[in-house]
Amino acid sequence: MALRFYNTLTQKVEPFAPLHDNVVKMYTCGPTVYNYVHIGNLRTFTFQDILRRWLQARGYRMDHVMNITDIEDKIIRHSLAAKQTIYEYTKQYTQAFIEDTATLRLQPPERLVKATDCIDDMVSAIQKLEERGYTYNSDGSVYYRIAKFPEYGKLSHHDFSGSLAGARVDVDEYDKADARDFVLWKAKKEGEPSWDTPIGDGRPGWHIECSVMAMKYLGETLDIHTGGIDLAFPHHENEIAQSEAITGKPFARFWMHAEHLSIDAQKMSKSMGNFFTLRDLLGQGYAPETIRYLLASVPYRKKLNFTFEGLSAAATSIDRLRNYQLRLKTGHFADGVNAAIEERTKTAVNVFDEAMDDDLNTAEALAAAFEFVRDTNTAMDKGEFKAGNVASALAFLKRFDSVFDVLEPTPPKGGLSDQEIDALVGERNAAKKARDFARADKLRQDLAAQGVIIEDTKEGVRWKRQ
RNA sequence: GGCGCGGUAGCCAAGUGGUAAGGCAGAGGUCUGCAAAACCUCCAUCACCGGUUCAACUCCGGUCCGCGCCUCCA
Repeated sequence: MALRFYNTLTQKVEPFAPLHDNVVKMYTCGPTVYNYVHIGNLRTFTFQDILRRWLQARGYRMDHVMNITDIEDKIIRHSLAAKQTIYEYTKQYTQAFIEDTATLRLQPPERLVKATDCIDDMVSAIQKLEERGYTYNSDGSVYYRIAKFPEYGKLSHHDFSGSLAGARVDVDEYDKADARDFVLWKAKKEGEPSWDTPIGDGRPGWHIECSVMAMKYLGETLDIHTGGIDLAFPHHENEIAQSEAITGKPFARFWMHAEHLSIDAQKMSKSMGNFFTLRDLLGQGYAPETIRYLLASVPYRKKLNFTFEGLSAAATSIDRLRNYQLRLKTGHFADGVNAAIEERTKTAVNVFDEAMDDDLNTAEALAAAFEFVRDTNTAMDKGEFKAGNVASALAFLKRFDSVFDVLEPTPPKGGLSDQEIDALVGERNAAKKARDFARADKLRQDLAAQGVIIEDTKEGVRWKRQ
């Protein structure tokens, strides 16, 4: 079956192909840069990375835009508290975001765009909405009038046909005509950053930036719009209301939402304080690949309950795959090709591909990989695996890792070079040959202390970094 | 209350109308100078109650439980 994704809009799994040529126009709601991102945020960004990588594996090119929200209430509050300009304040967390995502091996989007670089575009978008009668003014702010957009709720499947929804919303607090209405442009407040524009002195609301940045760079209809499940309402609903009111065209064809990561079965969030940042976990000694594996191994539409037990399981799983890769690369196999193994390799690749095609079923894709590993390890033990089988097995691992990207260890800072390790391993081999096991074990222990593991196998001596 | 997701072995988790993938952990073996690595064996009847069916974990109805959104939030 062909590539297919679950679409929040239709609540169905649908075949996917981009609208234009071979390029996927994708927009992702990026971070609000007032703090370090936590692993819940990174779960969603990891999903987007897996999505990107699989689309590319399937032969598509990406045109992916991610926004950086660098003007917003919390940013203003925090920067004032830190006695920094918002520019200084957001710059450090934007940089941290770029670093953290790189550490997790997330491919950068083709364009990473700051909201404050698109103020003019937002202003003209709001003017278009004004011209079309979708807005009203109140105390210098501009609001979107939801009553003008009958399709409101079509993404999150809320039914607003009855009385006003949202019993807990205090309408009076906002000077809004309808509890659902949201602000497009906020009137200037003393001491806060603002832009003097034709629609008033003020700053943009949150929702407008995504509509504007998406359409500015990707056109009026996106192939895919992604974000965390919590953004479906109201943020994405509002994006649809804004964008489609301006263009009259569908804003996004596929809406894909990542489920939340929880901790102790509770939602992890900045406001509740029960969160880990990537930096926290790295500080505790976990490798980036381990965290990446854990985040990627649970299919994106399934809640992921974060535990340290899960993290160590992830680390062990990666080891297993790396050991296998090492065996392929360093082992000595008899000449020839085992046709049956070639056939099974082909099958494994097909199962892997089919799992990924099926709405990114990473759990099943991993199962395909592990099943293949066990099968061919057994064949190696029996001597049935031939030198001519190595290439296609490595090719499968390469395909696997083009998506999961966990096989290459993050290089340690400092430490021994490969050459130095080879020399020490050579010394140990000599000692072993001379049956000087005390010296051989000493050398092995010394290397172990530096994070290098030596293994004596049927197929020869090999080493790896921990 | 409305909308949505889920309840499969100790933990994570796939899956399908025909008698339950995979990973981790655990037990026992094989191999081995030792240590690893690897392999083999063992370890669940799928929340509960009805119904449909030759056959349901998988379909239908109901019940219970957990979580999320409905307000800023990945």
